[in-house]
Amino acid sequence: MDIPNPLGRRTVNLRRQSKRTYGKRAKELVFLLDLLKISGNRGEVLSTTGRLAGLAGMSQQSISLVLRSLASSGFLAKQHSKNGERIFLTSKAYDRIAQELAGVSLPAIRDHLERRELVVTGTLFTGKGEGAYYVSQKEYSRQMHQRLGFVPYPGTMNLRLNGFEDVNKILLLHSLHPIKIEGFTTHERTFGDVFCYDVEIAGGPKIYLVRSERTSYDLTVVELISDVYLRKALRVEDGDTVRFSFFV
Amino acid sequence: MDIPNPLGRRTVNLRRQSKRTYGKRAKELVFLLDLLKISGNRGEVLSTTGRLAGLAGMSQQSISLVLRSLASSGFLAKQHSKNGERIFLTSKAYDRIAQELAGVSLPAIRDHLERRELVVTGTLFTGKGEGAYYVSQKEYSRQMHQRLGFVPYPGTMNLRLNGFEDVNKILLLHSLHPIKIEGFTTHERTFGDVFCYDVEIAGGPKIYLVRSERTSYDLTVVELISDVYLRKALRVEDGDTVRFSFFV
DNA sequence: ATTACTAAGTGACGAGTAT
DNA sequence: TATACTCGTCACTTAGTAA
Repeated sequence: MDIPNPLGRRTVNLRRQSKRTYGKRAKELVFLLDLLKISGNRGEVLSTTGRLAGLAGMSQQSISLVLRSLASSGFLAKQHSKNGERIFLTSKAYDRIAQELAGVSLPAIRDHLERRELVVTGTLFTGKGEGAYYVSQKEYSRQMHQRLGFVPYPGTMNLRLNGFEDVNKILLLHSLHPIKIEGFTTHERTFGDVFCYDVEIAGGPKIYLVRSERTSYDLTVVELISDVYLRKALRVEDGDTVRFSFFV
Repeated sequence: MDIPNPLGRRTVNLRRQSKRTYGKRAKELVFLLDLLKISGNRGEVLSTTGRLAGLAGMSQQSISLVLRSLASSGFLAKQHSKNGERIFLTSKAYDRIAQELAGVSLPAIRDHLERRELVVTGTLFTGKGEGAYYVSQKEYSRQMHQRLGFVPYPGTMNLRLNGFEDVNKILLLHSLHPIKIEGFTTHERTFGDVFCYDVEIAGGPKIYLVRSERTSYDLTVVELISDVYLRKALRVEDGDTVRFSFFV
């Protein structure tokens, strides 16, 4: 009791946990957010560590490490399957995200947005021909002619996005002014709504990014349409990098 | 033209920018978010690097570095003043945040929240007596008696939060079920609404966290009230660490 | 008081490789 | 194929100190 701690403090300068905590917290949070986003807010992702590595711009080893670390912290559950891992966000992950995002006001952010061009980069690949099937539907084609100003070439150009930042930009695009093509029903089946977004390729023909309401959601893939055969017009082939842009 | 690149790719495996990009992106984003949050979404913070260091759990030097790096990337503007720096988020920062948050659905997150206890840690300090002034107002006191079940001791216990994570938790608390104490007007001045949040201290008396609608917003400080003199009841003094909790 | 530079320590990252 | 381990490297952090 004599000569107590000179400042009368019980806990002096309570040093935060360990070192490098902030970077760790940040990486954890952003990774969880990225997973949530590419899952389309469903909180369930089926992917390989290699693929995630590509998106994150990290090595496969590091992704493996990150996933295991997040899993052991209880933020996610993994299920090993032969072609990748199935990853589930736990409610602890949602808690974490909710905590971090609690104080940010989305409207306040929107108020400060500047109009500017966002550039997205993707790698061209050949899809399963679904795009062509859809775009060829007379009713879609008719409405597109009316709303977009051209009859679409019967096929879409598929790009696989190269990083989470590109995925983010696409998600931002999704939140913007789409041109809605109404779904319809034939005697065979029902076709859902399709959303078209005004994007552009420097020096290329007029294009739109199309997104089907109910496509088997892979948010890391985008489809572009035009009135011409884009691969030819742009002289690109599978594996080539294609850049397009839009304004926020 | 002969023997072209074997895979027919123009850009093979487009390696992401440089190394360690992800961690950097994450830290940048989270730091911007943290600044936005402690500014109460105003995008303007007046603080010293040392104080931010405390909140972030990093050294003063690192904060200095981070701030300069963010400034040179155009995410924020700094104004040096004799007692700290005034930091402004630029619209580029808002763009960045908007981009990252574009694809996350807040309702989807809330759906997955688990009910659990959040513990907040703060350091006791002596305020300017404003809390006492407010709580002593008859009208506040009367309403508190009615709504909270006790007549508040004429004084508040001020805690300075020790880290961004605690700030986040408080912001989450703010988004919850407050008990609203109506503002009123005397012949002298107008008193704004006050919000009370149900929190608890293990082994201590019933307490509420109070937040004035119009307090000179320092989100890193919280005020607690009870019907007794809390410093005595809890046997704590300036500089001591106090822990309280609430349920999400 | 502040913020910022330098130098040194260490923890994160990825290449190689095992499974 | 897939994920995960080892280990050398280097980028980030901080202590010390200058401004």
